[in-house]
Amino acid sequence: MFAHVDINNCYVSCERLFRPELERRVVVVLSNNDGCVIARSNEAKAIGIKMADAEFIVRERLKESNAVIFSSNYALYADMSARLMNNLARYTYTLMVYSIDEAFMALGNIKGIDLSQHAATISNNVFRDTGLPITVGVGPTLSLAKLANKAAKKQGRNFMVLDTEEKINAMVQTFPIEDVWGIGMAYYNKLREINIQTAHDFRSLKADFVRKQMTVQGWRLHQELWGIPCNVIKDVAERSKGIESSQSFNTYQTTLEKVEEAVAMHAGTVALKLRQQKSMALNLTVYLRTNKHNVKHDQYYPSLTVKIPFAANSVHELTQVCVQALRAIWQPGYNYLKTGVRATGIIPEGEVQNNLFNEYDNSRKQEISKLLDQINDRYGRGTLRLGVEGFDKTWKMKQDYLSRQYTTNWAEIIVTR
DNA sequence: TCTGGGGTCCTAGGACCC
DNA sequence: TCTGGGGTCCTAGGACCC
Repeated sequence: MFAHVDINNCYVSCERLFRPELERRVVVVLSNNDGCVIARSNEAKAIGIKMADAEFIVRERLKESNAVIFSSNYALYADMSARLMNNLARYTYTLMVYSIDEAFMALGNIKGIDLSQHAATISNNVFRDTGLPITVGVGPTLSLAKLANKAAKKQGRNFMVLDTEEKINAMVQTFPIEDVWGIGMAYYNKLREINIQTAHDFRSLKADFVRKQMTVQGWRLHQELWGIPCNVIKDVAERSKGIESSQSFNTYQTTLEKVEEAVAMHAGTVALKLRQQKSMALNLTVYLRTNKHNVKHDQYYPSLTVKIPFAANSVHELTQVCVQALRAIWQPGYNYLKTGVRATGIIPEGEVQNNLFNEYDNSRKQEISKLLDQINDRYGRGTLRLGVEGFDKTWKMKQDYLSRQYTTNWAEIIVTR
């Protein structure tokens, strides 16, 4: 059996923990750039605020409800997430961290254990020890554990156990297909056409029909809903396969110079992440985007992937390659909204292959990067950086409602206490 | 006027190999 | 009338997740 655990209204709960007077009020957290709503208190859900609603569309309604609005504060959420995961690790031998606010836990095959009591204990203890409200769903596959979690929330409970065929059968009967893990808009529309409305309807489809229509992933989901495990629970996070840094501009950009600054910053961020996880990259992709929502603008979505001859993770190398790639795809005359840098072909630092004809020596760049990291660790991100990143950063994102860094910044911690 | 920023996995099809 | 049959690797794009 497996448990799926997540934090209820995660980002809102993190903010409320340090502002307890916000209980029972409409609270929302906005995405980067304060663009759209990505977390809602139950009160916000009750007045009809939807996930990913654009801020400017719900602005009036939020105002009328005397809502409290926050910009995303990832330093705070990441720290609270670490506290949750440390706590959960006490209750399992295998903890799979699935996202910032979710984890799967192996519960084993122990006869006689009262799963309901166990789930309730986890939920209550985590709340007592971290202040975070969580929900626990238990089932024989990861998909059913996830489904149990969602079902618990719908019933206003903090845990649910689906440990018998009868309970599973009863639950899938009414469970909406669009709420099933792995069913997004495209599959939902497809399934609706053939009148599939519940998880039970989907289960009743023939397995090879599902395989044909929804690839092997749909087939695995189908199996899991019948209680046959296809997803494996894994302990340690594997090395990521891609590392990306990207961001929308706060206003349209039309000059190469400004976009170069942004690309250089993203290249620096990706290089830092690579070094932090002791990896190097062989491929770098730079892309540009215009605003797809603006039908009056000409659209342009170029991207270029560059294979570099030797794996790299220094800010110099990445920035140089990425800025060159940007110049190659740059076309004047468009209103650019977003740019990003992605590294793929990621290999461990220690396993970098030397080319037979390799006269290339990057030891100096490595030393410079190390020094850069040390200085920035001590004096703060961006204290030392390449000049090409620019100084005024006029394209930087909007964060009008940012809360304090209660748990990660010493000055704030003292104020909070 | 204003609509996020990360990730994952899978498939089809092209390029290339012998 | 005839036009091979395997492979591998890579990439773009689509689908999904939070």
